[in-house]
Amino acid sequence: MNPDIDTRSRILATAREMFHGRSYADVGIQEICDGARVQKGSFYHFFPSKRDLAMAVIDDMAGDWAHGFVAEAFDRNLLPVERLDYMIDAAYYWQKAAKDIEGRMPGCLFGNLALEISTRDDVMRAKLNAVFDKAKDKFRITLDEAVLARALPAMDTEATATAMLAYLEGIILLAKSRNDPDVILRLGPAIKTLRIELKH
Amino acid sequence: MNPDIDTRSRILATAREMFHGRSYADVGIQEICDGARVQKGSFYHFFPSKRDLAMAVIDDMAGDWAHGFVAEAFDRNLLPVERLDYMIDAAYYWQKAAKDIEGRMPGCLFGNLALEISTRDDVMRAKLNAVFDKAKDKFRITLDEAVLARALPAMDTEATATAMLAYLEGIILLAKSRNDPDVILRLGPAIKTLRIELKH
DNA sequence: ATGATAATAGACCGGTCGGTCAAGTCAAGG
DNA sequence: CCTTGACTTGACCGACCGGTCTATTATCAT
Repeated sequence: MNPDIDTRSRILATAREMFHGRSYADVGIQEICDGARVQKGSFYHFFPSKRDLAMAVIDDMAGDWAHGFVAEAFDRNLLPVERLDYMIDAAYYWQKAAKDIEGRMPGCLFGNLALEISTRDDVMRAKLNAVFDKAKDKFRITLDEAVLARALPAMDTEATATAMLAYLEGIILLAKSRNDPDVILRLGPAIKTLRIELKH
Repeated sequence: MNPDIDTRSRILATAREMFHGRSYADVGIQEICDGARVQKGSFYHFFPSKRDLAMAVIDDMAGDWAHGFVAEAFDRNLLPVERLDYMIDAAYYWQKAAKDIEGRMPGCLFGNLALEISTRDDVMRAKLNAVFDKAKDKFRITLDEAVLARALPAMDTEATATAMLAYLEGIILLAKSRNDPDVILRLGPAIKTLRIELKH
């Protein structure tokens, strides 16, 4: 195993977990180094700054996310409605598992970072927007398909997809605040009731 | 004018603005003191710790909020649907005004703080939950009234009200990430399409 | 006027922050 | 064997963190 990649990915994984469970500002580089069993010098060999590390963490998580349960949820073999249900379920089980282990619901890393730093760092904000955009597109494609198959009436699929993403982030926010993953289960299914009409 | 209250409220107002526009961790006490033209000794005369200040800020904002546009939006003389529209409009204009002045959308202070600290401070988390609960109750009362007047079909008003609050927080989150208040205007009206049926 | 108390001033504390740097280890290529 | 360059080590930096402390000033009831 290449020790370069190993060290780098160890830093990345540790930082990701810590940023997700706490916050960007609350986690120090020394703490990340301790957690990853790495010295400061090695850290700065791989990452020019804490900020660059955070951006790498976003990329890393976005990659895992896109190839993980988002890919599963938006499987084209599933019916559109099933995809939405799958997405909600996946969010629930993920948060539930995290809470069972850590005792706390970490929420959505992207949402957390967006609220913490988007007023101070336009580059990271743009990065997070790209992630949100990708997720929105998954919703939109699903809706387009459903409309085309006459499973749903005509609507503004772009706006409705964005609304669904917002709702998903909103229920995760509220669930995190209550530290109760069940909130996702109870509120989640209503994502299917959201609809924004085409403007005419 | 009583100098006690004046100093205290100056600290409070400065901290509130800074916490809202940036984050809890990113704003230091020295910076707050400078902004409020107060010395550190005075600060610690009025607030035992930064954490206590933050809790006072939450109370302060919650008070202004409840007696301000939330009270206006949920005016019982308005039709239920009008109240929801008013709430969305108010959120939009507030964020728009803030962006026009500061260049950045601060988002919702409660949502921001909830995501930043609810994994680390259960007392503050409870305080934020209380604020969210009050907002949810405003929605629920509105829905109950609408259902009673046969303006809306029977539904789980408690769950739907929570869903509406989540959606509101979600669109503010997304709008903040895009630094674009218009997102609130475009997605907001769909809050009226949310519905969670009574379980039977 | 005096004594008690509230408020202000600002130096100071240990600790931690993100980040730098010189010195060294080590494996691959010539 | 020697050089090169990626990687690691850990001491070190100034700045700033939240918070403490002593001294001083302003306010007020007696």
